[in-house]
Amino acid sequence: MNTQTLILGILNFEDASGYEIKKQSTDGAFRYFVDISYGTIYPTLSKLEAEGMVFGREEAQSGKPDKKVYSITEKGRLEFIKTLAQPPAPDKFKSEFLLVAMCADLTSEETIRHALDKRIIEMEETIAHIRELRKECEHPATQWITSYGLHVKGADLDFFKTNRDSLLAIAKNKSNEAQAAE
Amino acid sequence: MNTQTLILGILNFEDASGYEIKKQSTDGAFRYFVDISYGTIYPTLSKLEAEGMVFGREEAQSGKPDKKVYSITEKGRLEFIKTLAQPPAPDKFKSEFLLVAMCADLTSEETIRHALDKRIIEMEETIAHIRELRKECEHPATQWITSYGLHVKGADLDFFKTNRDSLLAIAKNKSNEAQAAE
DNA sequence: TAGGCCATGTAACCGGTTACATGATTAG
DNA sequence: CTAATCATGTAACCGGTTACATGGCCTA
Repeated sequence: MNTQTLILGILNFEDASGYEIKKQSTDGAFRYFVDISYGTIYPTLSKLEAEGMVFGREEAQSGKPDKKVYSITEKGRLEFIKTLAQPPAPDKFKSEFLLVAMCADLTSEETIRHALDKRIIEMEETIAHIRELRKECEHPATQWITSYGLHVKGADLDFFKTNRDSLLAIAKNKSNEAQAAE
Repeated sequence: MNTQTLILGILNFEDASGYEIKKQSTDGAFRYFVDISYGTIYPTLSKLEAEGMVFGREEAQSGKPDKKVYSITEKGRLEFIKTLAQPPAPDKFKSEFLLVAMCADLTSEETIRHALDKRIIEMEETIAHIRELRKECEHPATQWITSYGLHVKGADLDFFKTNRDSLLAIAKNKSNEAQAAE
């Protein structure tokens, strides 16, 4: 999924400036699909405007810098819908934590405990965030995907809470060997 | 997580040629952490060898091209363990499907049904694959992460099977409008 | 008065992919 | 005879990030 489509997707929900798009993709609902940086957003927005997919208007603000708010055009909306119709690529999932866990017997119990606890906290934060999104937005499709998120992340957290100790035990068995390597 | 660490991680489990590393990262257990291409593997292997992290030996094979099998060195192993001790980055998850689902009301029921069914099939394949991995390998930490995978992916599939129709209904409501846009 | 937020934008860089070159062997 | 699998490697390209430039306002 390229940046263009994502920006079109965000603008399809509401008008936004480059700065607001960044926030949406970092803190908003879209953070589960993307995380794009200013270095991509601004040039893409210009390109999109040149192609007639979006149009921007300067907006003066009191006490804040001016901002350029973009809206999606009918052409852009059609383009976005066309992209949506194409079969989506399989989910991408990458976890450094899982690699550490798979190598639990190479490291110290402490390393694993830190990694484990960090991940549990992150998962709890994610769940809290999804719950926030759910409250804020009554849009049915958004409700559906937040239900999904809550279900899956709940199962995830559940596993970690009940199986924390068994992974710790794997690390513990070789803690002396790992210590010797330091 | 960079390619270097991943290759070190794979070689820590067993010696392998560039070709075999690619297979591990595409079809093996490591596919859930990475997917690296030849264009990265071979240069990285050379670099790693120059740094003394791995060493390769030419191996002649009957009826097949020669291959260069790499092993991790003690220096490489120490380096890998050091990387493991650093707090792992949060999991990365990106789903094109979720974007399509979130925009269900913009597309046709057919588009959503295709996307939904494709994802269910992919999830079933993933679960079957993890079960394979579980059978093949008795390494405790690997057993732990495959248990995790089975738990989470099971919950995922479960949600999709029970909530398939409700997403379909969201798409259906606006199917005529979406058709007009084609 | 320092730091954080608002706000836009560019240039350099980089990690990684795609596509190609090469070639033997085996299975259908 | 064709396609797939085994096997290594490079050059061109590209999508995206990092770091920087710029500057006003508000809060602690």
